[in-house]
Amino acid sequence: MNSETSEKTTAERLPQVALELFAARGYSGTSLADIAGRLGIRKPSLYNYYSSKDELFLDLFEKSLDQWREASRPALDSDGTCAERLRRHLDSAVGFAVSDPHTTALCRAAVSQVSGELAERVQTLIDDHRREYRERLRQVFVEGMETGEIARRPPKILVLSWQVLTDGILTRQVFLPERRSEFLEHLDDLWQIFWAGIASLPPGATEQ
Amino acid sequence: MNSETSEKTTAERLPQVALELFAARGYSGTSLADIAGRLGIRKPSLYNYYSSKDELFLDLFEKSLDQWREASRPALDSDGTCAERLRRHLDSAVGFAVSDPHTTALCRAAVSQVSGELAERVQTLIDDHRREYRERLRQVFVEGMETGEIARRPPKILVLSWQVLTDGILTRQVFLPERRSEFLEHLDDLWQIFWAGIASLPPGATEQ
DNA sequence: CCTACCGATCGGTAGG
DNA sequence: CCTACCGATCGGTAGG
Repeated sequence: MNSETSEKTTAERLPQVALELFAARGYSGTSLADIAGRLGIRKPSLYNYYSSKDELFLDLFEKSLDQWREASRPALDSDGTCAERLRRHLDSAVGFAVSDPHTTALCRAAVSQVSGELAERVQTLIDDHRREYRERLRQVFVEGMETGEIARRPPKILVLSWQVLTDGILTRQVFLPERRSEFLEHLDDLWQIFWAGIASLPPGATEQ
Repeated sequence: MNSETSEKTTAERLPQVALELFAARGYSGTSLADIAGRLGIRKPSLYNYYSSKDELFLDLFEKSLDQWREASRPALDSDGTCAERLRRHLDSAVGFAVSDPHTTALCRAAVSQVSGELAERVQTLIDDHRREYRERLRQVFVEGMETGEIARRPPKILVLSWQVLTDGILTRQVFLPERRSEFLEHLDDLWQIFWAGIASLPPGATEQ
């Protein structure tokens, strides 16, 4: 047992190294030789850990979705008002994207850069993930409307607007990583604008 | 002269075909043989039109940025209130992304999938484009604050919130093209929420 | 616009 | 975890 040493095994480094490369250069832009090179081993040795490039990528993507869920979901299930829960959820989502940019970038690569059978398997994972997330969001908004915290609107609209907000923030995180501090600094302003829009009555509605 | 026939020349079809492939499969995911195959010619014949894969991609990207600018910019320069101009701008931006999804997707691929010298040249084009766009947006918001149409806030925040809104919408357009109708249908709802948030007073401000 | 071809690299296998 | 190797494909060139 050499668990008392601080050195990581190749098995531990492989997913981390591969994640970084896929995130930075995309699926086709990353070769198995690149990955092996960074690990200090030869390409064929990778097949002791994964049976193909596709399996490696898919495993990383699956883990990425799980990490995303674990990082951002608890805030939605927490106690407090609808606003408090959504605000915490936004914090954890952006915090995760900032602290783990490779994982976020890999998810982007997965939905836009793969094709063939791999694309179908990726799509299945995404569809499940999105369905679950959309449903949970919907519940939170419905609760907010029932307690009178936010104006009554079709839940679909509220969910859509939330997804636009977070997609917009995370997209800029991925594409403009050098502006990371800008977001942490101005996240509360963005939230205030969004929440004021959400809480306000839609044009056709009548005040109670 | 055969301009009376409806058949397009290879020179005309090449950029269109290459754009579609780069948009769908990404930079590394698209080979010159793929492009030539779709055109019904052999790979080396492409070099009669472009000197390299990078030049082809960069030319398409430059054209895409120009088209984007031409499609969305006039609304910002048009007459009317700040709200009217921004609303028209949103319409033209989303309209362009819907009618020309390949162009939008190519811009995404350009910022996330290329490396080396090509990446530097892409970055220069993007930086110029963004600087110009950000400055124009800022002007529009400042005008809106001066006429009292929107609450006073640092212009930086307003520009950022706008970019988050449009990035969020366009990202979903690119990644979920099958939901295109959802956006055209609910665009006005998203606008109403955003505008209510923008027009409302920030928490610390005092009513005049 | 073509054929013929280049060296380099791709994902992956055989066999140890 | 390695060497040696596979057929296929990559971007690109020579020469017409």
